[in-house]
Amino acid sequence: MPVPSDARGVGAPLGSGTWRCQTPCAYPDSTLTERSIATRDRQGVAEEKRRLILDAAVRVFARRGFHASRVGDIAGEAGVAHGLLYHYFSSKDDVLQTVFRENWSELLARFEEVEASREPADEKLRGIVKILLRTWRNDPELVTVMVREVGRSAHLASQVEVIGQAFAVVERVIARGQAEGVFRPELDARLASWVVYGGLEEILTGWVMGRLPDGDEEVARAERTLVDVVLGGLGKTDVVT
Amino acid sequence: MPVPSDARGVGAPLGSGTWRCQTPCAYPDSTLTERSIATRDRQGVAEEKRRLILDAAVRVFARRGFHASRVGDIAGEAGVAHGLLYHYFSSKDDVLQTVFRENWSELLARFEEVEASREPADEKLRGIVKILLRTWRNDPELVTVMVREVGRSAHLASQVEVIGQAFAVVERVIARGQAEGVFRPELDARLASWVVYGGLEEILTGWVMGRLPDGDEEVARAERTLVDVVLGGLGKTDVVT
Amino acid sequence: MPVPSDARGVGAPLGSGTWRCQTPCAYPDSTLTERSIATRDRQGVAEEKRRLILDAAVRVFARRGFHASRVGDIAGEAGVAHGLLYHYFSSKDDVLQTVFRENWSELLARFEEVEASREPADEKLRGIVKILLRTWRNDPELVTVMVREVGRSAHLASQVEVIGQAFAVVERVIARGQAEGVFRPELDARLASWVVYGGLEEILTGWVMGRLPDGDEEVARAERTLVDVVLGGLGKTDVVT
Amino acid sequence: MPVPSDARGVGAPLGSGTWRCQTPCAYPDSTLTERSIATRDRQGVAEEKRRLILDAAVRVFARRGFHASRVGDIAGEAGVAHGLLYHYFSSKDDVLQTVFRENWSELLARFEEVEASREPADEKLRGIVKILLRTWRNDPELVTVMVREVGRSAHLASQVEVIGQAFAVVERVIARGQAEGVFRPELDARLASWVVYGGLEEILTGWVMGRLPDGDEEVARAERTLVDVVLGGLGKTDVVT
DNA sequence: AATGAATGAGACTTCATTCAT
DNA sequence: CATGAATGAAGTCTCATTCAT
Repeated sequence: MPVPSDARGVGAPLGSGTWRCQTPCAYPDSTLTERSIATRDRQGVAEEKRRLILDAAVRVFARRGFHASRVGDIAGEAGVAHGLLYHYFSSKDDVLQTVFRENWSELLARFEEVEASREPADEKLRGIVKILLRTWRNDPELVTVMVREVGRSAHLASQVEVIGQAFAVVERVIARGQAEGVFRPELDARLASWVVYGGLEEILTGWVMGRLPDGDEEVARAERTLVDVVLGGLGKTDVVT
Repeated sequence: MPVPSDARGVGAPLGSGTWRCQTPCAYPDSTLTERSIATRDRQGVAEEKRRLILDAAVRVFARRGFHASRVGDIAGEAGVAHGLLYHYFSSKDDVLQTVFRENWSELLARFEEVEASREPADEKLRGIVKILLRTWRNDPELVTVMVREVGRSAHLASQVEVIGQAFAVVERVIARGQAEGVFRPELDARLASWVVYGGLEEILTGWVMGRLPDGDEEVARAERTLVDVVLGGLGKTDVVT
Repeated sequence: MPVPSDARGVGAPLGSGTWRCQTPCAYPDSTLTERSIATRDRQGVAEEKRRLILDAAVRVFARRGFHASRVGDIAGEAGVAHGLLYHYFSSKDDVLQTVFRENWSELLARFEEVEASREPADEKLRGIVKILLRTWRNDPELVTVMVREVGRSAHLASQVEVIGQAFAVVERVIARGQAEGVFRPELDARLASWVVYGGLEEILTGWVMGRLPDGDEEVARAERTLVDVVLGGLGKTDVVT
Repeated sequence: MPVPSDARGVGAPLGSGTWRCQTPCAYPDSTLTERSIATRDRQGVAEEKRRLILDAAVRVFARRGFHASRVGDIAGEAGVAHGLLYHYFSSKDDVLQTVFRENWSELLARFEEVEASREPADEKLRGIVKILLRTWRNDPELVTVMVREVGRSAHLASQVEVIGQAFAVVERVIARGQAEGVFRPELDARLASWVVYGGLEEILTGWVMGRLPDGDEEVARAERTLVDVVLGGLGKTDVVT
């Protein structure tokens, strides 16, 4: 049985890549010509603080939802004064945006890796499902936010775009599978991709809300069930997993 | 081919039944001892106003989300002063609660009707899907709210209960289908029901967000696709729809 | 000796005219079809509250300057909750704007009255000086704000316009006086009008700042001195430059 | 025609004299016991930085007004970190204070030079007007701040004092002129001096605000007009009031 | 001397809710 | 029933100032 190419590991934690570090500096005009060790260190520390705040924000958003979370909560969770948050982010909204942008980008990259692999379509789909569900195990709060607050921010172009791209990967994988004769050709690939995503999101939400048990055992079973349902339905013949 | 029992019509609009009319306003001083015609009329008018506000709230919530909606928006949409809202509801939260309670109850009742019918399990599932998707055609804004705001309000016991019951119907239908040998027995019925619901919600959300086309044609296709995917996957043999 | 036409009285208090009452209503869509006595009364009361806040704002602005004044100070001075201020005005800025708009308009109207009269040019000038200086006696705090905060809000088109018009009246009066042979023709009318205004403002500022005594006697003397200097100059004989 | 004594030049730029150099920074721990060449240099550099910040502050204050200017703006304009500002000045207020103190002192000194000269009173007045108006040509932003922010800072004792002294010079010149029979004796010298100052300030403000053209030609004309009006009045003949 | 991250008081504004009319 | 003026808690964000490096 072929396994998905998993260079980085399907379940590798999000955020393990390099960070696209925006300088937090408030006065952009300042001309920094020399970059001493101290400067470097300070940048490193600053980047650490930035992450500290971002991580705290994820925890708080996961706990109370974006709207109900106060800037002060985030700062408190991060153990800094709330003013500092505005050193690194322009607004509370910007914090959420950043969480979305950075993490969905990462997820998308992994999806595209899977898509580009030489697996058969059904294995690709399985790979994508694995990535998302296992990410939950690594950082449930992050996934909570990514899943729960998608709706709220429909008006924000950039992140919708990246999520849209994530959907598009699944749609392409399905369409390709139909072309290859692995999937039933009469289905609408676009709609089918939404069904797949919906199943994923629902289970994640169930875990997030504590309405579904989320032990290791359950996560494994969920993966199996979801793939079985989805592939069993899409497969032209009885695809046995 | 058996059709689901559809006395009221699978797509009958929500709210067409009789209302479980709570006294709309517990006006503290008014001593309602006699129930003259006038009183009846007044109650009728009051009930009308209550609906007016509720409907307005649904439109506003659908447009801006619960949190971003102001009481004044709802009142403005209903064409009444915002103070009046507090005659009929105890708070903004109560308005949302009421929307959930009344409409999910209605949906649940229809689901249970389907469950109680003598259809085979797959037809029951199809019936449930139809009910939900077609409700979209009748009142997309209502469904928007019912779907989008479910996550946010996890802390509200009552509505979770009724929604949980809706999930439970699907789970029981699936489990029964397995017992009857119509569905694959090795699947986790609970998780499968979540996948079904997820697919439904995702497509509804796509329509709500305007990211999926939602003409009559598309709704029909969505119904077909969803059922095909779900049943095709669950069916022991190739269930052809 | 001719006296300026003084129908309303050169020193009549500002704000004695009718008010251009903006309805304070926050939800503009509400269709008010019937206008009962109660509604009328409420509007009257509302207008009164509006004035209450506006007057309080003038006092506070005069005392501390616009920038240093907090919305809470204004509300406190008016004896209302600070939230109410936003019922009647859209922002702190709007309050200042309104003070400017309403009162400079009033002053301008009086200036134009004087300009339109049949007095000789020097008497018109004297009339204008009287209006401004005597307004100080009636409402020193108002004049304080009108004079002191002009600079701060240079970027606000409307009020600059109305003040510009006030300057223009003086310029026209001077130019007319030159044409009539009453004033020296070699002077630049525009610049001369600025000198006149400057003298006025400086004395007002002196009073505002408590650096010039401002009793009735002094106001009268200031009026005389200013007019004497402007019309006759300091020089004992015709000093030719 | 006698010309005012103009040893330094009536229009010499402010700040061209020696600086009353307060120790720029009372760095607590640094024990400056020895005064080597290096120390001297360092002091020179420090003084340069001080000026850098001060000049930047003037530009920023002129552009946005004191209250709306942020410390970060000043530092940014000066090209230094905002923390450094607090090495040279104790607060934002102190910066403004310093601008006032140093420059009004300078102006005052020049005024007093003129006062001490042997010119007739009218020439003295003309000399003072020239100094102020021509300073505008040399450093409009500085004059902007000195003129515009005077009112705001009534509570700051020291600078009011120095400005008061500047007023006093004019008053004394006028009074002396009356005693010498050059000026009309019936005028109130105090008030007249305010009128003169007012005319000056208004024209300066007009230039600052861009509401009066401020080319070389216009500055010359303004000088003439102001002196003409003040000394000769608008009236063509001796208008007796 | 110089930096800029960090602080936190305090500003403006919003809006759910109450209540006199 | 109905209105909308009134309240005030609570939220986001700004910015002068401090301080470790």
